[in-house]
Amino acid sequence: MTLYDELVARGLIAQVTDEEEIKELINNGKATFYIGFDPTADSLHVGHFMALCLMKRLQMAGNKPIALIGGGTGMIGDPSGRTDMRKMMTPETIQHNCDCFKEQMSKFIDFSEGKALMVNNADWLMDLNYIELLREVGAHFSVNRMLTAECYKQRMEKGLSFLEFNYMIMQSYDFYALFQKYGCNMQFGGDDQWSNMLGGTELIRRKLGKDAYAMTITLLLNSEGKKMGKTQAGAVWLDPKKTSPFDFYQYWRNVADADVLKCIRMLTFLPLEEIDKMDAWEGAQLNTAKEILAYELTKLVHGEDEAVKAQDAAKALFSSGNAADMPSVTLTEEDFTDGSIDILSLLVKSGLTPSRSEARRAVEQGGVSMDGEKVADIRTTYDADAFADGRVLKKGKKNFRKILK
RNA sequence: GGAUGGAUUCCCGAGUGGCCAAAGGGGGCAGACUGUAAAUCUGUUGGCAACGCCUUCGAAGGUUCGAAUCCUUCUCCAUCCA
Repeated sequence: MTLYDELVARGLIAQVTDEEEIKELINNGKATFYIGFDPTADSLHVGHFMALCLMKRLQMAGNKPIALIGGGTGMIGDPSGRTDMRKMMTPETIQHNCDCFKEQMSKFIDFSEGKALMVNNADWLMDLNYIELLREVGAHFSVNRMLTAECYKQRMEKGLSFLEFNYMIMQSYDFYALFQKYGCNMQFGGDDQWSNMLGGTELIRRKLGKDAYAMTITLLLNSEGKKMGKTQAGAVWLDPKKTSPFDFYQYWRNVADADVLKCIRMLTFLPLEEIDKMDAWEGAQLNTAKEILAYELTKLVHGEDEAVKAQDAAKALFSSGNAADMPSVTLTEEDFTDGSIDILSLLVKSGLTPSRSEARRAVEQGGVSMDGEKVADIRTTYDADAFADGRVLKKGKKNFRKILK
């Protein structure tokens, strides 16, 4: 099976500019392609993960990836897919975020011996001269055309600043710059980037009379049509300090039935034949599929050791309610008054609830247990030495914390 | 630059002098049911040393026994006119 066919079978491809040409390029390792990452946070998250996977897949087939960090475009903010303007970031924050991205990506993509490149568009965008840019690039864009782009259409109602309106031009310029500098002939991106990407291929055609290609990746949506990788607490990060491997594992372990197979297909590197077999699974059997999904992804992001630990911890917790490797909290002397601590403080200290009020509610509603025994009274207290061997505090069905002293 | 309308708790959105920690919905959390799923039902949803106290209705002042509500100034947003 060719690479392109595999991408199609996995449901990764959303739109392409020239299917035949792109097949020819990527199947034979002749593509130098780039994917842009906006440095909006100090860690990559699940939303970027698909792009990373795709880069890896293409790299394995001999194509050359360029990871473009949007140090320059980050100063503007992409209006695609958002209904309000993005908060402006300081140049320092952007720089910090770029550095973090770099570090995380290098764990994923092989940057050795020129097999891949990492560039920052601040390098060329920051030096642009306004008048020159208008003459060189601005002349090639039709405002009428731009306004018909889907990403702007949505913003016509809420308001779109000139600043954000220029995002497409900047992104197009990136492609143009990379094409000239590195012979980058293809751009990948999320499906919401389609119009911005077309801007680039068009600019290259008009300025240089050459062809470049664009392909978008299907956005990973759940069965409710929302972007995956978001939780109440925010994004699911790839940085273990921001989202622990255990939480990362749990996120995938808990995806909806309707989404498991899609996720396995799109995100893991399991052979398609194997995945096709899982297609027949139903009902409770899907739990196995969820375990596979969670394990595979944790392994990809955090390594095999962490994946095994997370899986063992999860299995143990949900069967016996105790496990060797589980999120833990160590109490210090200051946490105790007169040698004991009450259940509400314990819940707050462990991070299971944000406030004592919420802790109180959880207990009153019968949602808290210690070592498997329901805590009935909010005035329950525990002696310091009771935690010598560690005890398991549980809030709700899925929140465990081992309390140590 | 002018006119008008607006800013309420995580989000949407009621409230236009005391009965307001503020209706309703969404979301979240907890319980029941289950498969660590979905759907459904129930409870809950500012904080605290908790029949009370403190902070919160864009910001700062003021009127009043009492202000999310009235007045003044300011900031921001939307629509229309230029």
